[in-house]
Amino acid sequence: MHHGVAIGRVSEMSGVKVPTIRYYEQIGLLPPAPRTEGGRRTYGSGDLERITFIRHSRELGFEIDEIKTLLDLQDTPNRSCAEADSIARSHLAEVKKKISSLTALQNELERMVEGCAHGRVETCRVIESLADHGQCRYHGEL
Amino acid sequence: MHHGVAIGRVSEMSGVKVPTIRYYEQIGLLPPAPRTEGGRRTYGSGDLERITFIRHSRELGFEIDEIKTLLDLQDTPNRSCAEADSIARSHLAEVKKKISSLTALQNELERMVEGCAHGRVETCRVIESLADHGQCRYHGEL
DNA sequence: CTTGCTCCTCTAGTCGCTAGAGAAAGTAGG
DNA sequence: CCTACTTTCTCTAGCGACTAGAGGAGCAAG
Repeated sequence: MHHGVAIGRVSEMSGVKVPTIRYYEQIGLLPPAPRTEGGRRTYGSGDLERITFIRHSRELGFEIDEIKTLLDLQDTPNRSCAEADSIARSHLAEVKKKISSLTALQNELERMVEGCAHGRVETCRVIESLADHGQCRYHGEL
Repeated sequence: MHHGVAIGRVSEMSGVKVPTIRYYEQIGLLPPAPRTEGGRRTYGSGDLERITFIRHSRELGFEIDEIKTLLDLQDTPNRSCAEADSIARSHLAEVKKKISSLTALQNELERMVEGCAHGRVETCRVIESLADHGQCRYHGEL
């Protein structure tokens, strides 16, 4: 009978690297995979789904702890999804903050490189901007 | 005579925490500060400028290695600022990429929370979106 | 049977700090 | 001068989310 696929195959299919999958198992994000006689991990389609879920969540910038909660929710579907909603919402708020912060940063950097006359460092706008916080329009975080 | 101010004072003035300043010295981003008889670090106005430069650069998202290069440039002003310009430019490119990636992410998250009917997890749009990468419009990195 | 690939465990390193322990130095008040 | 308090010192270890490497074993094809 065929029990499942090897870790390398799951890695290919999910796009998550082999050591990362093992790491996820180690920190309890994945259940311990059943092993072959020789001691190798085997995975089924449920595992692939779970790993894909994790990957997608990571790509979207969720932290491991948040993903743990999300996975717990997924495992017990007969519950209100208010928690998942609130996690996503607060994450969205963070993303919005990050975007506005980065946009301000972008403007500042553009000002810097536009002002550079490509001469000596002495008169370089880039260096100057970095040295003098006062003239900077960017005062965000991140 | 007065040699300079203490680390706590510099920390206040620069907005960089005390252990972080010591850390910067440790990794060679700051020169070893001269010490008092009792062995405490003392700083002058040049140091304050340098630390402020570092802080500003970090706020703008430059990495320590980039800041090292930038500081080296600043120390030898009689040189072309092409390098500083190129660092800033490539950093700007990264920031732009990040912004567009995060904007796509924002849209995806908005789709997720808007679709949530606040019912059971079974039918939760948020969980569903995360489980199924196929229906996701977001395929960026970060 | 041998070659070459995948897989195993384990430890240590990455980045940019941050936290804590325990001791010594400096400062203000009595 | 003594005490109490604050600041600073060094040192080690921890964070998150991996990544890299050593050294060894399993396994499939020729």
